[in-house]
Amino acid sequence: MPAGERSPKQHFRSARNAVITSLLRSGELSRSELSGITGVSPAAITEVTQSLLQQGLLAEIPSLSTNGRRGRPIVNLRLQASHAYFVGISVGESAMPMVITNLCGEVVAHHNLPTRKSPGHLVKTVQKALQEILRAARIPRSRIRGIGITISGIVDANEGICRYSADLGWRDVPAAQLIAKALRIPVWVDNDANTIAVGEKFFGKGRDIEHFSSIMLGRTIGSAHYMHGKLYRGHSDSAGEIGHIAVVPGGLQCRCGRKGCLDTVAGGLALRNAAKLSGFPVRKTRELEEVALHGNTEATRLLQNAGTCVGLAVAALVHLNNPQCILFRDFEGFGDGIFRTATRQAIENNIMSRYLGSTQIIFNDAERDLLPRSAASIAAFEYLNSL
Amino acid sequence: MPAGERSPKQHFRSARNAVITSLLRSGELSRSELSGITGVSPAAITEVTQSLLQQGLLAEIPSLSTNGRRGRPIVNLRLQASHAYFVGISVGESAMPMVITNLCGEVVAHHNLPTRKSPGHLVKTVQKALQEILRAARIPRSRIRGIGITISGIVDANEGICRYSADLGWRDVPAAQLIAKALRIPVWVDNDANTIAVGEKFFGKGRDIEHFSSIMLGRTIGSAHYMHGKLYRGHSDSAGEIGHIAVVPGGLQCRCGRKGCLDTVAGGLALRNAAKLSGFPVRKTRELEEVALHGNTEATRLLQNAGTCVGLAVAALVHLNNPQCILFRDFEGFGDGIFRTATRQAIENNIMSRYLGSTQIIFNDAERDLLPRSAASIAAFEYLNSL
DNA sequence: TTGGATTTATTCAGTAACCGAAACAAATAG
DNA sequence: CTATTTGTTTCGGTTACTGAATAAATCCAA
Repeated sequence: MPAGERSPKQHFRSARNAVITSLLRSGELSRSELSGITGVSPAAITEVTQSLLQQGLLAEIPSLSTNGRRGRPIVNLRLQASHAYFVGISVGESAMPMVITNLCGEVVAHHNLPTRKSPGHLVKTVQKALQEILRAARIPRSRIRGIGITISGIVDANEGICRYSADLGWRDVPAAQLIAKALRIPVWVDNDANTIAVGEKFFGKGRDIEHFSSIMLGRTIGSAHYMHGKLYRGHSDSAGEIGHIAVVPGGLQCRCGRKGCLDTVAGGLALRNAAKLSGFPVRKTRELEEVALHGNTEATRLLQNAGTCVGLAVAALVHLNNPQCILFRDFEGFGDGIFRTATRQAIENNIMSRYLGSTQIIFNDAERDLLPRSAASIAAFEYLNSL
Repeated sequence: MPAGERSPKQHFRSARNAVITSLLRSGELSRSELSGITGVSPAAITEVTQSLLQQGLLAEIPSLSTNGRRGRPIVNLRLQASHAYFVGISVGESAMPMVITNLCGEVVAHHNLPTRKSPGHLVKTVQKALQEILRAARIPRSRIRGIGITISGIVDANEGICRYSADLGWRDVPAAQLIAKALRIPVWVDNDANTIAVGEKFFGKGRDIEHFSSIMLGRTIGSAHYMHGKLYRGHSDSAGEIGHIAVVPGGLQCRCGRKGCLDTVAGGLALRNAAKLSGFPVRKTRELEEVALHGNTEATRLLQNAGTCVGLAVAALVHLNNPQCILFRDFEGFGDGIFRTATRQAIENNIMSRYLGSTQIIFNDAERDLLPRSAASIAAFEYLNSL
């Protein structure tokens, strides 16, 4: 900032967009509140909201009680949830959940796709399932404005191609195109870590935060960054690979070809493997926490080591990117246990004191439909951005 | 990207800005070339360039030779270097270099300020030096459009305040305001790592790169990130603190209060300290490379260890942020020696193979006026952005 | 009960910053 | 000298705003 100069008029890239994001954040707002929040002139707000009302994207809520306030009564506005619906699908897990969400990101229908893994099968099963769901939920097909798909693996989101997925055995599958052609609905594809981050931005804790990193604790560990309010993908769409930061010199072999990656000590898959090798096989990582709690010192050690390594990597992330917030999503059921405590401690012990007050660390369990719901929110964002 | 949809028309935030940045990059361009590069219509290019010509910011260069091409001859445009000048000052080193640059970022005058460290003295010496330089270089004072100051320490660039500088003994010094008030010229202040990055963007290797990280190898180690073409400062202005990533568990005490930070094994200050403790004191880090080259194994070990640690930290940075390019600036005179080799090797050994082809690692020595020149470019950017 | 006072929303005229199409300009090849 | 080629400008129209005046709907106080 120059010392002694007028603040340049903040110019939103579009008043329309500002209105929509504000309503998404706050739920209900009057026109004058919108003007205040966005900095857009009342005149423009009137114009924009009128057009959105006509399109059926907004609804007016006349305030019933005047609440003893004087002046012209407020007319609140909100997004018309039923104006648009989105499909979200998560492929690549053992299950293949699919949901329909409304414009506000609420799940209105849930379905489990049969787990046939060929792209051709996927197209057909999605097509069939969608028809059934729409009939059951009485949603007109024309209201489906987009489909979001999340794939665990390497995804070229720009081209809509799954470059490689170990889980699915896919290589260079143009998933978006395949499904878009079959269903004649716009399709977006992204990897799981980015998808989760988009979900945090749309309906999660990231809604009001400009700079945050989202970290997915699953079979492997992934992350994604929101910076300046938008998802940062990196130069070649490969940002956020926190799971492959080297944390143990000469450690275990990783699927990526190198050794000692964070994934090899803190990924759910690796933890269960280690438990098996130590003689107490577990089916879910949650059981590992339970075993540790019952006095198994090796289990405790594994979890502490995992948490410490995650904490170290996150501490590096904090130093490099100084996010306002780290949003963990626990897909493994660690719960509020040894792992989480070790992680939190390792972060706090390894960041400079001046970050301590300004960096929120938030752990959240991944509720059942989080992945497909987040996938749907990719489509929702794109729809809203396209007018 | 949706599968099957029109690509939305790329909209530069301002044609004026697009023209300026294109000319900054390419030096000389015709109007039609500008239209092609920026995607702005010829009509708009005419209007914008006309207004810039009138303001004296641009100059026309009629092509002397027609080069046998048919058609109307090209009239090239370039920035009028003498239209605007900027002051750049680096405070906090042992020396306090100050330069004047023109609009194109070329240094037109150099001066060494006396190293009195109180803010009050700084203001007075800058004032005096500026007067002399302007007279000597015959630059009218009105052409000085801004002053950029780089301070090694913690800087609140937004408020123009130096929060803390160990070198200077400053705490909460409103440097920008002090100087702006005294000289009546807009002043910007930033820390050294950010300043270097801005310089890379203005006149260095970062000109054409959307996402890059700049790493300063000096008495300590700092970094800064350009993302989406703009400097990313983080939530609380503290991004880029790569020097304080923990790399040696339970390592040496760092000035930041914790132990084993990258700075403690790879910062120039730490390296010279370690050399002294090992019984071969050196005055410059360059000598350490020389000593190592002459067979001192301890020196070799120190440098290799330092390089490896830097490489590890940078590898983490690559995984997290996937920049197109890492731009090292060597202020310590390592040169193309053991340190650099170890760094490069550690990076290559610790990033996933898919980054290898898409991540450029570039080492550059820091030429004499790099810091003040970069500081001036902060002011230049701000001036150009303000129209 | 009637005329402010007050607050919210709309209308209207005006402007900056573009774009597309067409016109215009200046050179050269033939 | 004319057609061709390429670069630049002009012109009319659009979009997305802003500021100021105005309308609308309520409360309050004389």
